[in-house]
Amino acid sequence: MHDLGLRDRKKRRTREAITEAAFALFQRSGFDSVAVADVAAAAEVSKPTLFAYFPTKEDLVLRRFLDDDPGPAHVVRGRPSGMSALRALRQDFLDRLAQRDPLTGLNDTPPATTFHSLLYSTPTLMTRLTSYLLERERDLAEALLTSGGVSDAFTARIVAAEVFGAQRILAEHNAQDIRAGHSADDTYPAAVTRTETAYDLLENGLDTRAAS
Amino acid sequence: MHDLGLRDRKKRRTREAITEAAFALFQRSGFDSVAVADVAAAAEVSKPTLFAYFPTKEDLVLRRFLDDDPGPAHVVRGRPSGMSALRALRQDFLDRLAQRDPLTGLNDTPPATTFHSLLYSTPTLMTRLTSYLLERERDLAEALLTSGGVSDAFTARIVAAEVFGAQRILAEHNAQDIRAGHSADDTYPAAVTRTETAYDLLENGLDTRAAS
DNA sequence: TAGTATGGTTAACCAGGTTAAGATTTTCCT
DNA sequence: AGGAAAATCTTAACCTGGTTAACCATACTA
Repeated sequence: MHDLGLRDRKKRRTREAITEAAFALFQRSGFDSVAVADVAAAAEVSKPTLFAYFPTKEDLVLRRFLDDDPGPAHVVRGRPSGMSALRALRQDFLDRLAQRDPLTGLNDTPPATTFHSLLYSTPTLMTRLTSYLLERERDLAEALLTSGGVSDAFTARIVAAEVFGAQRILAEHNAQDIRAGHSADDTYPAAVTRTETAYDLLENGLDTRAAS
Repeated sequence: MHDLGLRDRKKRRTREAITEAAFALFQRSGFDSVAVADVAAAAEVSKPTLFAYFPTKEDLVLRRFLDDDPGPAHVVRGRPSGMSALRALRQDFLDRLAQRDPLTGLNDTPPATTFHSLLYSTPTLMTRLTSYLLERERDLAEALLTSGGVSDAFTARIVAAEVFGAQRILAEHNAQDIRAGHSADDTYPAAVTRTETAYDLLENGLDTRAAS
């Protein structure tokens, strides 16, 4: 009758203990200054157990926010008929801004802020995040192709790369505003404007000027 | 009178010995199966010396091809007056295709082919390459801003991200064709077409279709 | 030719990550 | 309820990428 057995409940608790210990330590001393052995000790777990839950040190930080993100491929596949893929992605990003999704950068509450400050101050975290995004970019390309958003595989890959490029810059810009001290509510209008600008550029063309 | 002293000549020889040893070993056994200690031994150099020349194991492979690449920022700054930044970048990529620049993926001669097969079969190499590209993307954004290609910093970052996104997909596609057994000369026309397509999408807009 | 900087070597170390063996605990079946 | 089977955890040792310190050798410079 129980949804989760005792075993799975324990696993969930251990996992949470590890991420909590990790975030606490990383926030205090910085990502690089904390050894995974310290995290394991703080979570009262052995080192191999920690690595059974999280494949790398970086995942201690990233998985917490990436795990429950369905990703843009899901958005494209689930878009209402009659809507273009690019429109659906734009709308999805705007929705996530409104919801203060940490992955848009526009979130000023503690777990997300430490996430971002760790992220943008630790190259290896940025790097690992980028790997994840590249995976999802491939998923998006496939979704574009199979759900009829685009004519051929090459165009699908290009479009997917452009969308991820834009979202990356948008998120970075938002997070930067938050880290500069602005509240999420105050930045929201500007964030929306930037999103519209970015997607307008994608839809209508970049149009750079001539040299002086 | 001598351009390089004996000391510098020795340094150049040591550096070359290291990269050559690295490429030979990596090509035979794969990047991950070879320890840097093996490379050092094969190059008849100690491990700390190796790391004095190359900051990481990945750089043993990447620096060889990245070192002499001026990067897109240079292209934008040096473009003829009257030409848009995007046009200059498109033309530069086409020029590099014609020259069979390994960084375009369109090169089927031994040092470049092993470079690509290592790259696309070794996630950590891809990852490190991406870090390099992100640096240059920032440079490009700055060049776009200061050389008047674009109106504001935000747009500059977006455009830079889009350009790098496109070039990454183009290079990957070309390298894939080469690895599939096609010669560079045979693939060249298709590579040109893809380049034009990609830059047309950037200039004129992506225009994805509605859902079915 | 003497002194100094530079680049090299050895040896030891650190941190991330893995592996094998054995102990412990939940589950599940009868 | 009892006990075999399966899953999880621990310990201890190991591997590899990368760094540090102390010391040696060689090229440059006065």
